[in-house]
Amino acid sequence: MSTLPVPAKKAAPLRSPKPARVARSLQKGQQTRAAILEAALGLASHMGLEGLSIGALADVTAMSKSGVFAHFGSREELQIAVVTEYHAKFEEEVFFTAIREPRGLPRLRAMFERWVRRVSVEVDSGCIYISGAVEFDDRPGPVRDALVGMVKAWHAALHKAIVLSVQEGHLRADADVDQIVFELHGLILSLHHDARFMRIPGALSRAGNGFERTIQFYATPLGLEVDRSRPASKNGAARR
Amino acid sequence: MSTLPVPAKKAAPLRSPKPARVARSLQKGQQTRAAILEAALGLASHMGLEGLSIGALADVTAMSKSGVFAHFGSREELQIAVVTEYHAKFEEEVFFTAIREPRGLPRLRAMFERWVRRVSVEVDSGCIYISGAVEFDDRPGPVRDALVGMVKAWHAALHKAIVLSVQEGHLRADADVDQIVFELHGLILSLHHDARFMRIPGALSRAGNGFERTIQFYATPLGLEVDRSRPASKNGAARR
DNA sequence: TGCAAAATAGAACGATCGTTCGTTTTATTC
DNA sequence: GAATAAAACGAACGATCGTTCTATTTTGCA
Repeated sequence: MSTLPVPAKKAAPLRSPKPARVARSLQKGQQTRAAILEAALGLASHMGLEGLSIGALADVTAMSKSGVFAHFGSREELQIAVVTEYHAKFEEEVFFTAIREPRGLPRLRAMFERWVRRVSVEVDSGCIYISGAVEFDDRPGPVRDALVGMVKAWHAALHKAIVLSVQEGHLRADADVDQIVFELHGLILSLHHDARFMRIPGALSRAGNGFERTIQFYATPLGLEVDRSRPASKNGAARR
Repeated sequence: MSTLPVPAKKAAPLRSPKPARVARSLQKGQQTRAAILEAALGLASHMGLEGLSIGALADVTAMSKSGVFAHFGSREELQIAVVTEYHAKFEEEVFFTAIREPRGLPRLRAMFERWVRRVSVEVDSGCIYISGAVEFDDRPGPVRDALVGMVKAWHAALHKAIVLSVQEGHLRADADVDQIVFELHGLILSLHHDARFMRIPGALSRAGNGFERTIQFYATPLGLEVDRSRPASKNGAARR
């Protein structure tokens, strides 16, 4: 519960098939492996998981191709490692900091805001969840499975936060939870599309506006209408 | 006005640089070119514009690589031809049929519904706009320019339909038009993501629900609240 | 300090990619 | 049907890809 219940493929998949002696301190190897992984994460953010090549990775890390290769055993396992690493960073930056907020709407809002921030930290650093979803939507295999599992885990976390918001009385009792997840994810996807592909400057505040408007809709108690006389652009206007 | 004002790169870019004699009837060449293009469209829907290879295209069309190649001059021009062809089909299936509906909300709703249908006609046929946006969001060049131009054209068409809805009194006078475009596009992107990548069955009705809810919000006259006591899932009820 | 194991380098492989070139087949026109 | 242009082929090129293999360097431990 404290961590997203991803299908959990051993956070650190040791490469050696038969460790004759139990390697205890494992220093240099895992150290450069981590450095390679970080470089791979940066490369994959730019060129996608499919655009990530071992040769380019060797250039960036000033190593030989075979040196890089040996740390992962195959390109596919490298891609899985990148996805797993991205998930860990996402968990850390978005989930673990938002979970500290009080349950209900504050926590949900924190999750969305940090999600937005994560998707658009740098103009030129794409979201691997999103690019991976497009690259692997028609390509079965372990990489796709890993991606789906992680997105499902994040969806489940959102689902839970919304349910708690209902229980706290911040959202309507009959609110369609999965529908809200669907719409919030759509706002993020639209943000990613407009900001990164279309280079539209106002996309960031659009996502915030959309969130507030959606919440406002589902927050209204049955038969009791809230004042919506202000234009929707008002409340989220000041942001950037 | 009758057609989406895309940057318009001559619908049929004749390959020959200097046609000594004006080829009048041009039969066989353009015919097989069209056949190749259709096959390329199908391939690109599955594997993306970057996954589209001339070798695979030659296999599908039972031609030689060089035979296929000669019709386009370069891979990049082939990609542009595919994007242009996709745009023409999109225009035909979505825009031209929806524009016949009466201006205002009926037309906007028709545009969205046909958009949804287009994105999820076949389970295994992705949208080239969406996959292209991810593949080329960090890769400048004529292919990216073509994609951006076409999406902009579609956004402009949506913008206009929404403005007309405001003028017809179907939407609030102070509705943020670009915000609505942003949110509707988000619903489509979420649909594509959930249906094609996550394989979630209920995604199609989710998009419809989201549209009705969004319209309902922006349709409300200032200070005059509509009855929202029914759950939002009512109108698109036949989910699944 | 010496030795075994881990880590890295380097070269080469087969495959595939887009592209070029010269030839041959097919289509069009007189 | 012959002349001419368009279309398609087939082979090859250079580049890059992931991967394998062996040799060399570096590291960790007794």
